Amino acid sequence: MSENQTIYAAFAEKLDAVLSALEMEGTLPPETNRANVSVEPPRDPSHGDLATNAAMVLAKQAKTNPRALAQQIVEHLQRDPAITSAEIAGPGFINLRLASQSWIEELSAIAAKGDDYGKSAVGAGTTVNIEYVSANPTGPMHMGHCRGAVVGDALASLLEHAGHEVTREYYVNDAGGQVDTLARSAHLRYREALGEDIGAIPEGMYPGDYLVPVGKAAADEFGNRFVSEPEEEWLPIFRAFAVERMMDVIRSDLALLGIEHDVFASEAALQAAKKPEAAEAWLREHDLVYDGVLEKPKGKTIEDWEAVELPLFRSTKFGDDQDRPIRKSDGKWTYFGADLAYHMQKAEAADALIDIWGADHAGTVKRIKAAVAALSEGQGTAIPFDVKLVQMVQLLRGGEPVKMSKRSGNFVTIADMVEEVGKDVVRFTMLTRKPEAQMDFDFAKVIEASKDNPVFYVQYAHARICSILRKAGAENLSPSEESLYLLGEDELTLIRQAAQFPREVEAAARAREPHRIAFYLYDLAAAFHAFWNLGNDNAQKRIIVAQSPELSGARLFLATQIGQVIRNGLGILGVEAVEEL
RNA sequence: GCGCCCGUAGCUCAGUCGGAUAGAGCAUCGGAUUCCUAAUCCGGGGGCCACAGGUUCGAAUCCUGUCGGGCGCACCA
Repeated sequence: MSENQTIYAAFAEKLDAVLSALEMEGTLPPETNRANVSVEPPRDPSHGDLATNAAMVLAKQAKTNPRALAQQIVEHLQRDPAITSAEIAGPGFINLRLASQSWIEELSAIAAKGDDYGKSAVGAGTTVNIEYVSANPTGPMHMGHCRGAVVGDALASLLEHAGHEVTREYYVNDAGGQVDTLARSAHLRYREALGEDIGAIPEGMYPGDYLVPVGKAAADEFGNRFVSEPEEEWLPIFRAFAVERMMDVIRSDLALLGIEHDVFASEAALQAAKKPEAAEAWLREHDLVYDGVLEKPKGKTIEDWEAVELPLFRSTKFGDDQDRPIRKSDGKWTYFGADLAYHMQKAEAADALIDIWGADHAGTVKRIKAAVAALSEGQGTAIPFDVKLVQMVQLLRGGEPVKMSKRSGNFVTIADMVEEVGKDVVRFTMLTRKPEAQMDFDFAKVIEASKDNPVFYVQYAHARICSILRKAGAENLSPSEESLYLLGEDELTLIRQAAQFPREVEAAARAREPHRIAFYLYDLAAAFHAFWNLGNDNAQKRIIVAQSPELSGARLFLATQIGQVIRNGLGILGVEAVEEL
């Protein structure tokens, strides 16, 4: 086995060699198409350690029936001493059993690789930029941002484990009209901090208390310099000041979830650098932007709608319903106009881009994908670009929907959430379902049932392992690689489960689905708990067996490696591997 | 009206590039603790994989249509 190879890949190579041999013999035609051949652990463990569909997939090409071809393959495979049995089953599956030595070696491999076990090189040499969260800098983070934040962060770690170089990026929307509102709201709080009675917060301003400290900070910074100045004097200053403060709040909210971005990209800076102008010029040159009139929107009535000529991007050429404006009628950039330039900026430093968006932005996916495709292909390098939509989380408390409105200042913040249930529970809960399905998050249930939360189940397995190692230490026993041959079928079952970890990481990374790791860890923890409980019925099956330091050493070594795999997996998810519960 | 996502056990959800008898947790019923952490384990009951066609050696999985739920359809962000 080579350095970074999984046990499954190793046997896939052996099978490949057999198929090549059969081509040489003429049983198979030369250059058979093996694209659909797989080597996988069968779902039902009684079928063996590995199964391949090779005979069924290739029978047609070989102009024979699957079971006959399987027989040929089996004869070759049986010559391998690492394969103790090769059987044909059902319509032509080949089930393999591996010598226990193969599994024992895998256990040693876990120990040798340690924290690197599960890492892979499939993504080596590719830089991936993943943009996630990107919440508007107008207030603290609320629960609506949480799922995308956690999924994006776990995906970033997952891709790192697969060998990619990853940039975690946050796009700060500090150029739009909502920042004016923020600045005015902050100015109001500033006057309040200087002793003015501001009364009720007027309609159209952000009423949240989180702006009170911003007002105080502004009072400390500026004194009464901007109290009675005209708005145009202070607005730009308050914009920058308030955004800076809000980003501090957001960064500390993200830190509560264990999230840290590498790059915070400012929309205002992008515009100051004239990036959108450059993109527009290029698009006009290639007839992808033209001046035209928007159609009246369908399915929604707008009272003051009127036809205006605007610069439009030809997104209909790429399957969108409508061409999309890149500038507003006042000449300023639309969100989309700036966003396409922003994606070009990201593409300059990465080989692939991923955006994590909330499902409420699904309608804008086509246009941005179209723009990135047009710009990156046009400029010579097609950049793979994936937008992952994270579906809405319905927040409940005891079955009743929790109303959230940023405008009224009434929303559940991430800080509240983490304080109530803890970072690990929030992260694991968000990661134990696929992101494209909607989910309910019921505070009452999560808190009440926190002891049944799967995250504790996994952490408990890790804590138990730590506990047994502490206990062993007290009895002068320690994990030992010397006598692993003493391990039997119960232990091998556990090793087989652990050995799937690298495969799971690769598959999850390829599919860009971090939730698979969470489910895998649950299964691994279940296998360990089951193994542990064997000792309840039969003292000979405990990890520490008083009469045999050798067997104890081997089992402690096994437990240590299971702990290692759980730790590595939880590391991808950003969940703590606690040593005690 | 159009676009995107979802529909699997009473509930919450997994299900590998299409693979063998569709799996977990919760709930329910029955068991396991003088003994390494019972926040654990073992077992029972519970299924028209929304529905109807199609593709093929084989479909929960792929394609088409229907029904149901969510999100979106502004020069907002």
